Amino acid sequence: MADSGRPGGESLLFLTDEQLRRGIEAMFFAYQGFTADPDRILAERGYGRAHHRAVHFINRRPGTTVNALLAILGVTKQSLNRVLRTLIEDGLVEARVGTRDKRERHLYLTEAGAELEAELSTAQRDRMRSAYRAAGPEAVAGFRQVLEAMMDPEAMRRYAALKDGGS
Amino acid sequence: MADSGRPGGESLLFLTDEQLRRGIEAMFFAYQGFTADPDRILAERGYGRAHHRAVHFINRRPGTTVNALLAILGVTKQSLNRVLRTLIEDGLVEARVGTRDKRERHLYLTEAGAELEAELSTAQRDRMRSAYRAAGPEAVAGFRQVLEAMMDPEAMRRYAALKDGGS
DNA sequence: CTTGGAATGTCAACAAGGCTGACATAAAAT
DNA sequence: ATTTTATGTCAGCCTTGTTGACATTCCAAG
Repeated sequence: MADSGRPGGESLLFLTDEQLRRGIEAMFFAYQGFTADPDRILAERGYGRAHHRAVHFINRRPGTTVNALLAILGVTKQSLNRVLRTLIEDGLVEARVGTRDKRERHLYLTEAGAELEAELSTAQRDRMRSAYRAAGPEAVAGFRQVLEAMMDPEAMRRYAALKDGGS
Repeated sequence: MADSGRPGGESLLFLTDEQLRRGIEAMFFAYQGFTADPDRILAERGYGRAHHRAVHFINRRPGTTVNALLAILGVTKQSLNRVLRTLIEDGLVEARVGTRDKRERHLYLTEAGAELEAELSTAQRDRMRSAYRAAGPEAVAGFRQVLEAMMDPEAMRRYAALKDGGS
């Protein structure tokens, strides 16, 4: 409505509502695909996406505390705690009481936890890899640029911190 | 591990596990941003993402049947029905008995429903638009290509059907 | 040293929204 | 007349989000 019939207007992009809507729907359906393989693996073991996220980020930053994990995931500590409890009970995650600060719990994957992580990670990377290969290298760069521009500023910060292992 | 130190190997892309992992994490954080604005609007009214999806696709294909909506959303009828019931009770959606086939319920947004849809849609398009503008036209093309390659074949079909208004 | 607050994490209870299974009804198809 | 299809409903389960209450630990101010 606002952009009707303006070939070279104020911006370089000709963004109709229809185009934007397609982008929105593509995001919706792609995310379904993105989570489909892990969801299957998790369901076999009686886990859900929350377990996946916890295992993923513990693998990414071994020894991280519950609080740090909360900040990354953006959920309440109570919600995360439930997931962590089952993972610890099932022997996939180990929580070590902090030496300097005994209030903190430092989280590590056990061997079994690392196995699950690898299984999930491999499945998801395989799909990401074929999508990348199908789309080509330039598309990959664009993909990442748009995703980063779509993040909330705080999420962007968390994402960047993971990139360069910043503590 | 498998791709180590191979500048121009079998494929055009140099895809390290690390690069793929960043793509995975970008997808995760971007999806949080993607749903953040609608989630806020919905929460004010006591709705959730399920209501958003229903309203979105009813708006997209007015007169669609319950069954068709189920196929698009990929949920069970019980789950969708709960959401539809509240939307109908609240006067956002109207379900008309089919004329040709009286078993079918054709779904339409009421004026109030269209208002909510517009509010959600505008918020989400605004974010998509700024992401597109920030990333540039070539990035947008790549973004869409990768997303489409990431979909499940069935999701891809549903997406394509929405694109070209195929009945 | 004691006391009070802040930080960290746990337990309990509730709600949303997925799921399955069973069943009812109306209408279409055979 | 019988079967299949489309839809709705009830009951119950699970995951995963929420808030509230509470325990533990640390630290700093008195």
